[in-house]
Amino acid sequence: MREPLSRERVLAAAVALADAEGVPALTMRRLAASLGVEAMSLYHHLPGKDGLLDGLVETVAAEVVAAVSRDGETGPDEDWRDTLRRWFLAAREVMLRHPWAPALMGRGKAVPPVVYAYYEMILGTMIGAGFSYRIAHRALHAFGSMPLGFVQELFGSGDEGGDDEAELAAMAEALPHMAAMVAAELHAATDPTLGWCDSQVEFQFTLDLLLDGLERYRG
Amino acid sequence: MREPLSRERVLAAAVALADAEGVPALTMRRLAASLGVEAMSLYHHLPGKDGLLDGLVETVAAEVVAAVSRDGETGPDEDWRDTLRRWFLAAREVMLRHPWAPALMGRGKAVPPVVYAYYEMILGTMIGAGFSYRIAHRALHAFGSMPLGFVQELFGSGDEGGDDEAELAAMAEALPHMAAMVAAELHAATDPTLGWCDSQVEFQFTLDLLLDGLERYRG
DNA sequence: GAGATCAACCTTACAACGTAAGGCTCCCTT
DNA sequence: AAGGGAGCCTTACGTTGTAAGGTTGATCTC
Repeated sequence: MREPLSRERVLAAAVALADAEGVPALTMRRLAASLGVEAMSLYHHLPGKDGLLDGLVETVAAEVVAAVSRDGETGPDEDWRDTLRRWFLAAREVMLRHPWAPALMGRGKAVPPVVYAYYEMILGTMIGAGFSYRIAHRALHAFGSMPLGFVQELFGSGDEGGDDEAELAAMAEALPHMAAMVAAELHAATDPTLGWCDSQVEFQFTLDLLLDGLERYRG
Repeated sequence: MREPLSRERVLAAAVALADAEGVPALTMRRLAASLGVEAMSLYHHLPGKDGLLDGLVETVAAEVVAAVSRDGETGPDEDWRDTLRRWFLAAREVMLRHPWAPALMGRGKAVPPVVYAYYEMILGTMIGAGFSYRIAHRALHAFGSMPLGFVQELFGSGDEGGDDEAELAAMAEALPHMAAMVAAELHAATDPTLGWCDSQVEFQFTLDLLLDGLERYRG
């Protein structure tokens, strides 16, 4: 006498499972079990595993767009950079809750329709600020994944403990600049928010670098 | 009486197989068959499937670093931007030959040692040009995957033919700026070199945006 | 109200995957 | 000559996604 499944319920459970135990744990059987159901029952609501992952991407993208929309439209006299920065930072807060999402979004599938609407907002802001379509287009590419709140972290934190002294000594010899940089910063271990060393300040630095760089192409 | 396997031979065959048929076709059995051998024999030279993928990443990274090194060191009076641009563009040529590599590099594993040496080169160039370690560090993050020759393309080309007219008409209504941009550019279909719309000019535009933006922090 | 229909869910089964365990066959060493 | 190990193979197991078809209960039709 339980209430029936639905695409939405399945996707919500999948997001919860991925948040809790990671994407590798997201198998059809495990997901079904978390819904008190057998694996094959999911196929009445989703086209298969790949469609499930597509649905996850769509769900997270929708969450991002919802957060951005909630964050507010472009103010009439607001600098276009402030608008985009607000949006991208709002998006980032969502992505920090779903660290597995970036990997799923880079699978080379189609753009979810919500994202189109989001790009339209960005484009509208830039065109409204006086950019040409050509530059706005290039800006979209230059932003890459920042509109969705993350930057691609290529490599994870590999070591995570070991012979720190011997290792750093060897590193200082072969890679003097790297060693000096690590010594000068040493923040890599303090706030690894979204993967390797991707802290809020680095995100904002890159963001402002792009926004301020684009400003020169305006008008 | 065939010559024995080796880690290098296996990895070379794996790269060839991935180039030819894509990463999903890269199974242990298929890879072994392409070497005239049984699947389990590979385990004498590699620790397992995951180690194989790590080896692939390492191989491609090494190829990138070799291409960059071949491209030339920093000239004595050369602008730091020109040096990095040369390197990143040389890296890009390598990555265009292995379109599957970016996805493998984003799996959150450790940085291959060759990449450390490469980062050291970049860092040396920037420090030599007068940057602080702090800014150079942020620059490395801002570059993201550009040192390795690619930008993260989140979504692939989804449509690929269909009802172009009806689709564009509907798009023009709901997404006027997007439609206008597509109409103004219409190059998305002409040169999809590395995924969705990532042409050489967009890569260079983003690159110069970052390099010129960083220039202001120098000295 | 009886019979048909259909969606939702389950059961069974299969091919393909990664890989653990152990066997065979040489060649090299002592 | 005897031992041993490197290199490759055989077999087998658990897990995965999913095709095929069965069961059940609610809804609709006559």
